[in-house]
Amino acid sequence: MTTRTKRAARGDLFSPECPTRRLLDRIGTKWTSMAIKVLADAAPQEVRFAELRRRMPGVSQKMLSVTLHSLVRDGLVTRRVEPTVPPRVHYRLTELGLSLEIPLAAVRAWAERHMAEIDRLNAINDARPDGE
Amino acid sequence: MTTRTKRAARGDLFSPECPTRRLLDRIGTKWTSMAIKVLADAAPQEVRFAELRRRMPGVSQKMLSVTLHSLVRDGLVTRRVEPTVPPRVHYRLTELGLSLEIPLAAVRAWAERHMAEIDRLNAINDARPDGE
DNA sequence: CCGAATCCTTCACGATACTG
DNA sequence: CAGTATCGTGAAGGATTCGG
Repeated sequence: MTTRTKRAARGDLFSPECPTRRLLDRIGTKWTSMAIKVLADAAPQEVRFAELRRRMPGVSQKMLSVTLHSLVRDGLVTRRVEPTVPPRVHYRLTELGLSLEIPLAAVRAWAERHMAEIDRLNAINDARPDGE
Repeated sequence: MTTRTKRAARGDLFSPECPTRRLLDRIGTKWTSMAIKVLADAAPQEVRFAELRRRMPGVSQKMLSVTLHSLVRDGLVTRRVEPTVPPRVHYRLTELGLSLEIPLAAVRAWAERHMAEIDRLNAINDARPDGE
């Protein structure tokens, strides 16, 4: 085990492999947090691919597929295929995925309370580029 | 006001302008959350540019500068210049920035508890590409 | 119905060099 | 010391097409 790996394993925020950075890389991708929210809202029910797509306006078929498979790989989502023709594919959050909903909900709550303020401050700073 | 703006103002997760998405775009950039953590740990003390750089191993001068100015623009960080030669520039979290530390800490805690598990699940899924 | 493959554009980020 | 300017690279993600 390398020094870097040890540091990461200890949860060292300053390692290039720090777990927080790696988590943010995941939930920072465009559709991941929305997919988790939709699946969390439906839980413990499964949701079909097409239904997910309907509940995530703007997502392309490709990106939804990529996003979901990435979540499956991470063990946050399960994927169940009904062997019919055409196939039906069902997705559901795992326990791990559901647990991620909690910090994600905190981030969402902060965003809904404060992003308008950030927009306002941005507008002010744009209008007054330097210290007035 | 457009329909889309109304939806965003209501905190509609499914608007392209949804506040959560926009917040994640910010904290998802590589150095932002680390800068906030370092500043939060130091608060209410100010931290100089060079000191921040020392506490964020791996960050380039350019990216630290870009990151900090972006945070200032958002009103999450204040910037104070001592008019000396050479100049000293001090950064500190605002109240808004400090409030963001709370959900961020929740994300960090989740990451430190669960990312190792995600790595383990990834390894398993890599070894067994399809349903075994 | 679901998803893989390909092409293309955009942008975050790093390296480097330069300035007051 | 702090910041800016420029250039190059890689990766995200959108559009489209094909497949089982």
